[in-house]
Amino acid sequence: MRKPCCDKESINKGAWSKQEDQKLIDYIRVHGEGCWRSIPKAAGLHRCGKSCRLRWLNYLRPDIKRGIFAEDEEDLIIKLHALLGNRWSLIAGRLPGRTDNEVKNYWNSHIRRKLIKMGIDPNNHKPHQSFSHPHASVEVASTSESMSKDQKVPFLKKSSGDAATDRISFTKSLEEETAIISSPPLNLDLTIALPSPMIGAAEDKPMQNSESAKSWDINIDLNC
DNA sequence: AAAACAGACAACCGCAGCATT
DNA sequence: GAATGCTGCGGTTGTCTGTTT
Repeated sequence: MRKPCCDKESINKGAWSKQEDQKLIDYIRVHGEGCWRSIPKAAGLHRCGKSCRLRWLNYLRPDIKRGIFAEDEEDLIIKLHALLGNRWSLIAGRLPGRTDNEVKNYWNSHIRRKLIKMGIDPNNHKPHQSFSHPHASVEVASTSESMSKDQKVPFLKKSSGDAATDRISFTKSLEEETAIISSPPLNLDLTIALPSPMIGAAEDKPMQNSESAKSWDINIDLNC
């Protein structure tokens, strides 16, 4: 049996106090991120390492952008969701200063509702059967509900090792395969490619960890 | 003014994937 | 190759706040 990630008896739960926040900020300023399991003890916090990580990533990080989402950010979330499904971390990665939790919450509380009101099923970005939206007539090929985790974005998983083939342009296929999901219809150009340092290293070394594998360049041109 | 309700957001939980032993 | 440990992700829940009745 695996040990629990922390001693549940002696850890705090719930909202973070100002003092706890400050302790965590001070510690990470000096020692940097990483080794979350040891951070609570080292920083003098009675918190689970996971909780520290979440608090830092979603709230305390200095580069976090807070406040309401701009219209173009919302558009981008909708388009990326149509393409990637509920891959919040990937989506958030394309929105500077936004966290996956924030994007997920915004989706669930705002965008979902909005799409439903427009007569669009937020799960598959298709028009509801009972309601046909004039601009939501194209089907999305790869969305979350109908596919397994691996099937959702197969092009993100596989690397041929060839930089030229790994930089895939979806410009044409996107027009064919993905939905035009908002009104008025948008022309969406999207490119997904290995991040530049990976291209050179791809032939020699496998990826070091799952996160590096997820750090793909996704370039999107929105021609509205 | 108070209760009920809805929306927004922070935080927790369980699981999966990868690395290490 | 199996067992274990750590990290990150996505789903879900809890709580706070604002609005309506």
